Amino acid sequence: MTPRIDPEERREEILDAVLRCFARTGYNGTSMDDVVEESGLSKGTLYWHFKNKRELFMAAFDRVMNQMVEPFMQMFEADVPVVERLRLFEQSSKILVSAEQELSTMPLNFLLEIWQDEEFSQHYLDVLGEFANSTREMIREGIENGELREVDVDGVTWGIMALYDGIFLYHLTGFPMKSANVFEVMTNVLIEGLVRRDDK
Amino acid sequence: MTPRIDPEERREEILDAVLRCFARTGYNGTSMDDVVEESGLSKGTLYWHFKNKRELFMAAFDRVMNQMVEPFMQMFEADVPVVERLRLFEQSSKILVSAEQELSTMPLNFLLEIWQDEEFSQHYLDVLGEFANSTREMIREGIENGELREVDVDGVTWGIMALYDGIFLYHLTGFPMKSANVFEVMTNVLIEGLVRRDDK
Amino acid sequence: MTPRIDPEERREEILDAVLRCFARTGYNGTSMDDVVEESGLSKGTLYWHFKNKRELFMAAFDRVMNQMVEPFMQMFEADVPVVERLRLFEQSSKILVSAEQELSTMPLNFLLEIWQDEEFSQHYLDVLGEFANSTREMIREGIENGELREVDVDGVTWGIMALYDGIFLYHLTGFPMKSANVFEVMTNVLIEGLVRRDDK
Amino acid sequence: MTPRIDPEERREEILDAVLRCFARTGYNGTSMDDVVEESGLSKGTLYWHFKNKRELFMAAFDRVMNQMVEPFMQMFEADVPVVERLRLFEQSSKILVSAEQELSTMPLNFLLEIWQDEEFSQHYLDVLGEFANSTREMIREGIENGELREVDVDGVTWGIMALYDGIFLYHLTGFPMKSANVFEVMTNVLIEGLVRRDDK
DNA sequence: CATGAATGAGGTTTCATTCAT
DNA sequence: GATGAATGAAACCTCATTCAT
Repeated sequence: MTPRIDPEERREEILDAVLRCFARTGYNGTSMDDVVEESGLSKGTLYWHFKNKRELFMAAFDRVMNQMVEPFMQMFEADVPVVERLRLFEQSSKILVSAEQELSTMPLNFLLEIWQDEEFSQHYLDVLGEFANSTREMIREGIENGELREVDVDGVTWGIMALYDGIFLYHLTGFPMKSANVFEVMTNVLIEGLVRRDDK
Repeated sequence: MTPRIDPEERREEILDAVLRCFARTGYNGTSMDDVVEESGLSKGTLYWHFKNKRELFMAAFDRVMNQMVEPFMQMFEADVPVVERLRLFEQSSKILVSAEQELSTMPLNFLLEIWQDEEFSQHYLDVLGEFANSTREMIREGIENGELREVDVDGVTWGIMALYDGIFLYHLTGFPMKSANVFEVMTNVLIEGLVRRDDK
Repeated sequence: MTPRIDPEERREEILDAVLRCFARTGYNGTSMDDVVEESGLSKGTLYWHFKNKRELFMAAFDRVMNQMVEPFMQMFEADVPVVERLRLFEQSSKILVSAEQELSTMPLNFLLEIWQDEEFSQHYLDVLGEFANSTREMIREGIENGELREVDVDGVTWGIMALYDGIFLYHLTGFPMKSANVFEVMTNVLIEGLVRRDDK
Repeated sequence: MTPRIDPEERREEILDAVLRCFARTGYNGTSMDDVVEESGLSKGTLYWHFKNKRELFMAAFDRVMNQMVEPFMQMFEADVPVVERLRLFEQSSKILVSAEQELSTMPLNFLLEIWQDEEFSQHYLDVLGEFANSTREMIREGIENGELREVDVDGVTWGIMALYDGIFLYHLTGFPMKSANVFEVMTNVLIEGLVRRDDK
């Protein structure tokens, strides 16, 4: 038998294996047997720690999502002008792109493979919704203190998120582009397109 | 049994059914039996007209993709200033969003469900690559004739595409936003962020 | 491939195999793989003809049940005094006992293995209910024409059925008794216990 | 963790849980995990007290069987005419029917769920065999002292048992009949069918 | 005595694909 | 061209049993 270890540790061990599998072949492309092989554990053990395949992958998703969202969340609380905070988006995004494959590949891949799954979809919306709230607040603040033009707050909020997620998606798809560069250039365009211009 | 009809017509009939299935349940969620039921044809017939499931869905994808890309392609050739052409992006995008569900749901959904499929992935890259070329040319033209700032052409090119695809993705995901509004606002931000400012 | 045969014939072929398996090891003791082996067909074929294991066994049950109930049903319509008809129970029962193993083993075995299955249970109740109706009618007729004592019709009806099913059950359980003899003796006791006695 | 308690007490505790599980879902429908949950004990504890699932359920069966057989056994020893003793069958049977669900559901259900189990089958036969012996003795006595007709002793013995078990089975199956009434009526029919009539 | 994580064989079901008719 | 029965590998999941702690 495998030597007994802390259940929580075992869970993490399993999630590690899941992430590796998923990065390689995605949700539908990964069988529980694949996870068995990758983890070196038995099928029964997987099902002892997780109810079923979906729960397993949702747990993996959560872990990655939290890791990825964190730098952005910190950014929202930086005590600098809104424009500077926007510029931090660039850095946070670059982190994602440079992060280890298995981490970065997960989230969108995940989102889209489970496209049809109602419950999962809702869960994802919740996470992103929170993110949207923070962004919205930041934009509003920027407008109020005169840093930004008087744009439609909600439109810009979702637009910014879509922009960065879009670039990230393209990155993951393997398009022949320099991802870090695209993040940089577009962050600049975004800021230029949002700042208030006194001369007008 | 079934009266013989023109093979080309039969193919279209099948693709129609495939698209309906796909819009409902995606690639992995659609079995060949589902297509059989939806089309009212037999399994053998499907396999007579298409080599296998992948070919079948790739054909369906191509048909939709062409339909969706067309308005954008026309836009590239409009005989108006670059800035105006950029503004046309907004309109073309809105068409997508308002199009019939089954058409609009396809492409990203598709792309991501077959994520792992080497051959398909390449195919998709080719289509998008062509699109990128047109965009790149347009940006270059804008810079050369002084309409736009001197930005990194390649970065902006992929950035623009990522932005619109990103919004489209969010739209499909069902985020609680006014998609048409987001397209409009972000097109504006994009242009404001790209145009040359004489006063500088 | 197996040469193509009539679907109806194939269904019967499968049911034959199922009955053989079931007679040997019961419902829970029979795996679909067992049926595969016994039938010489593939698993896919089983599932092509029957939705799932339960449907498969329910179909098998129906076939046997009909075969077994038939002689009794004919008996109900015999144009002889009620007492004579009751005596025919004995003969019909003996047929069951002497019938080929696979036929006779089925029904109770069936009933009891699927004990918990709501839908199946109802189905069985329906079949037996019909049987009860015929019995009840017969008893009533016997009382009215003075052949039988004035007993509680419903109680006797279910009692008779329980008696014969009970003996049949004991037979199947393999108790060390001469089943045919028990049927004979008890039929006699039953009739003696039911007939009207003028001298009273 | 759990305070040590008397092993015998612990066994009873487990059997109680088993019986509750069994009454709900039967042998095959009850997993050891179900028993774990129902008992509030651990898997290891169950296996410490019982060799395996079969032993566990056999022990539960024995306990119930003894409880159920007891009133009948007492009846055999009643110091009254055989006909009166037969009439006591009715009362004993009614007890079964009115007993708590979990107790009454067991025996036949049990018998038939483990139908295929050689060892268990034998065990059951032994218990019933003993019962048969007592019945046989009673019938023989009745014939000898002139209370009963000269019937085939063995046939009647098994017939009586089959009758009561049959009614009990029907009761458990949930047939739409008044069980107590059926017991009453059939006991009467049985006695009427067995008693010697001087007028002959 | 007690625990509960670990095991892995075996269960049911799905589904892309083939091919005799 | 068209049909649909047949195939069988592979998917997800269950569960009786073991054993280190």
